Amino acid sequence: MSRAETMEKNYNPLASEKAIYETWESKGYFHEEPDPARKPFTIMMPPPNITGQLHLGHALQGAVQDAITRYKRMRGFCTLYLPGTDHASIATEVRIIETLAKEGISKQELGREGFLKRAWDWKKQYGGRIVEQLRSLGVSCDWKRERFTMDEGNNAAVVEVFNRLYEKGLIYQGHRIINWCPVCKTALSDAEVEYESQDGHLWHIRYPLEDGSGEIVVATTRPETMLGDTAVAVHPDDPRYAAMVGKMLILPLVGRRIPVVADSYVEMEFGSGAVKITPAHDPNDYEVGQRHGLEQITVMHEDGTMNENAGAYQGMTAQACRKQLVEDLQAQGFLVRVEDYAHNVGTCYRCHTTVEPMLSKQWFVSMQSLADAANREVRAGKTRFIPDRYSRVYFSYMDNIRDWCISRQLWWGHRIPAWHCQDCGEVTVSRTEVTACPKCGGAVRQDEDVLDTWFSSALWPFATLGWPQKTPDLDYFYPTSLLVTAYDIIFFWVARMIFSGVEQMGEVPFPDVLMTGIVRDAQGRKMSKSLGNGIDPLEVIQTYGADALRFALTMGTTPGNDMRYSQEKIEAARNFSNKIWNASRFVLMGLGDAPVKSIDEVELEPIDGWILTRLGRLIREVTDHMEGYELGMATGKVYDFIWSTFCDWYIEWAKQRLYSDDETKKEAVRAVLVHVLERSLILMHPFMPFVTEKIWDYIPGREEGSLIMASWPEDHPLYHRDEDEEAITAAMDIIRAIRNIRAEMKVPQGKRTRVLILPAHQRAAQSLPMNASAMEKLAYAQSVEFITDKQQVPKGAVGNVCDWAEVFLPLEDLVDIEKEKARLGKEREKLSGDIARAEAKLANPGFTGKAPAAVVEKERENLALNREKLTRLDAQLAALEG
RNA sequence: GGGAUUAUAGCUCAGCUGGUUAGAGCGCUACGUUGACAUCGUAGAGGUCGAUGGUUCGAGUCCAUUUAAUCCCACCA
Repeated sequence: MSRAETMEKNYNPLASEKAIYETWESKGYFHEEPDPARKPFTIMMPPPNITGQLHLGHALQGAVQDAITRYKRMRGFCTLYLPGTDHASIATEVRIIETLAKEGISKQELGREGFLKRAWDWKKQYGGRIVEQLRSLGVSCDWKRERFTMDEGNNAAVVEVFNRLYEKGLIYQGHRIINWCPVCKTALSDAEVEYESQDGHLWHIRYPLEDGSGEIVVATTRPETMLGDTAVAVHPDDPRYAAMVGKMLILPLVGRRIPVVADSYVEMEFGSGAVKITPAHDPNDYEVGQRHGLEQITVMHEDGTMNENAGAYQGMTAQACRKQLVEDLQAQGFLVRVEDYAHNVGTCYRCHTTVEPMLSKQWFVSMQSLADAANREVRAGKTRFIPDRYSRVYFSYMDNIRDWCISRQLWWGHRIPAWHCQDCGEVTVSRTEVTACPKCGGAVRQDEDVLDTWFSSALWPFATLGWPQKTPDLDYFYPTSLLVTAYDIIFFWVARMIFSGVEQMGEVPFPDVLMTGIVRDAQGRKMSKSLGNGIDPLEVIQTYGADALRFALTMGTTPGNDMRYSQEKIEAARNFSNKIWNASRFVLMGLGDAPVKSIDEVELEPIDGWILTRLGRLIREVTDHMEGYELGMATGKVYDFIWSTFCDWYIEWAKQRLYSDDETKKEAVRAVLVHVLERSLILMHPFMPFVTEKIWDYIPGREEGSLIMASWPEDHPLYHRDEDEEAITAAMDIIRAIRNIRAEMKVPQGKRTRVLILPAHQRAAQSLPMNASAMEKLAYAQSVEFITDKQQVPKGAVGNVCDWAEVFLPLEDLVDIEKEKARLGKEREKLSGDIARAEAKLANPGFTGKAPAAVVEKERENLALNREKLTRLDAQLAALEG
């Protein structure tokens, strides 16, 4: 019994995947050392957060990255697919605080040290979990080089970059309006604020002039900020207020004297045309305040409660303050009216609390020069976005870049390498621990804040290779070859990696950025916890296998476009993996004991030439698509070849020879079957690594090697020699013939009938009879007989014509003659329509003169064929009449 | 306000640099236990490619306008 006999009837992914993955890994196939003899191919895995579990987005990206990595590996590149995880500063800290809250502990109670201990425990637990989940996907990444954004090497890189930027004056501390999350109690960068439309109100408030000569009505969506007002601004050209500019107003409830200033920032058309100015709590007001030298009065604490500057409202939350303040305004007659107003409110991207713009001292990266340098490289084509439209997203961000607020009032993250002198206030930024103030020798303490989590992510492409050390890895694998990531992360990550790479390494970190879309549910909705429509990739893998999941996520997709995940897709993918399995099982079970010969050593038949030609074409197409990262096209082509060409036609055809007693024929067909199967498996391997590897193991002579390390097939001239052309054409004639006969069989397939064939020309008369038995089988005929004269056709036989012959089926009483006539008539109508269209086209001098010769020639040939066909069809119709 | 994407068979989507009767999967109809597979096979019905206008010998495929949906950015208090 051959080993193939032991293959189960249906492929069972669960039983194989884990063991296959362990074999790959233990044999070291995922690991490469720098090899000067070969070209490197490097992909850095976007490190998943240690807060999460694997979701379909990871699965999609893993499938894409791994498919490309496996392809490149088989093409002979020295591949590195480097995995890792991200500490995800704020996201993780939020989650840990939540967990602590359940235990009734606060972050402060635990203290910094205790908190960090909890965080590292968390990292160990959840970081480990997501790594295991990635493994189950089958990604061939180099776990020996696995990294973490807060491991020793990355810490060193972060400190180095911070110091370098500081030394160049590109990192500074500034007192600025920043986005403050009152729940996370930290500053956020602009990119970390998400705007959402909220229904609110517009309060119109009366501000009287000090001299009693009148008043100005201002409108606000945040009345509580009026406690920090230090001016009212109007447009310089606004005639309504021209006389008031320079005068003083009395701030209601507070009694502070504030000036009326003129500033072109104000839109005359909006509201009353007058704006209250709160420099400490609004970015625009801050700008106005700067221009007019206004005082900045902060009225809120960092936790969102009102501070001592809020007078009577001190201690209240912002919401409570707003309510009380509006009541007071109302009572004292300052409130003119309230209207409903929908406006956009900034929220924290982690906890979705409304952020408060606040004046605060934070660390910033000065972006302009960094962005300029990066943009020069990208504009010069050093980095290409796929699809190209995403370069616009990149540029729209980078061309309007603002300084990056990098300090976070959190504990989990890279602590800012700056020390403050407690005596003289000197700030020392250093690569090493500072113990005393270098200026006055006073005691120092390290800055309490940590860095934006994206600060370290930005260094990922080179920090993971050992930078700032000059390592062989860095030298060989940098710049990386490709970045695969989702389009929603361009600002956070892609742009920052690019400018960091350009600044620190002197070149862009990757030439290509392949954007993936978002995986949505079957209804096209985003998957989210609140909707409960998330799909757990692990459950899918448990049920259908990782191959099916990966295939479902790549088949028929386009780079950068969103896709929907559905039950139907995963089932179709699973069915396909089973199809491959069974096709292979069939091929392998039919091999016998003799060693399989190479296709060069056997006698090929026309149909062999046909399948080998198709295979050659497939290899070229798939290779092209892989090179262009068109994975959806590549999978589609392989799918179609394996199922519709190889299985449906070649294997069915092969059975004739396989079951014959002719050993020469048997060894020929076995050679071709194995040849095509092996190459199909290789082409499929990047997308369905497990099932293909599993099958590979059953192929005689392949037991020792692993498919993952096989060479990508080259197209071979043998597959399309000129002398094969005739044979291939003949094979295609036969296929067309069989299709015709099948279509003709309107009767139940069980009732077999004779098939009479009258070849239309010499070529057909020669090639067709050779394959009579295959035709008989494939056309479900009782027999296939060749005739030389129409006289031999029995009366009442129905017929059909195709390019190469006329086919007659003596069905007599089995078919309704009238229906048959109608069908042929319909066919005739269509045919004459085609002929008329072609004639008109060829009569058009514009077409014959301007179109490429090949196109015109093809049109002519077709017309000739169709005319001939029409003649024969007419004859058949006439016969039916008689 | 700016920018982008999508609109192709009942559903989900392909269709690259324009070239004959526009493809696939699922679903649907009819038939089929043919010595790999019912997670299967055979045949079939079903779109003229959102709308309008243009470029071209020729457009789903390029241009303009337009309609609808979605997304991103900015943000006027």
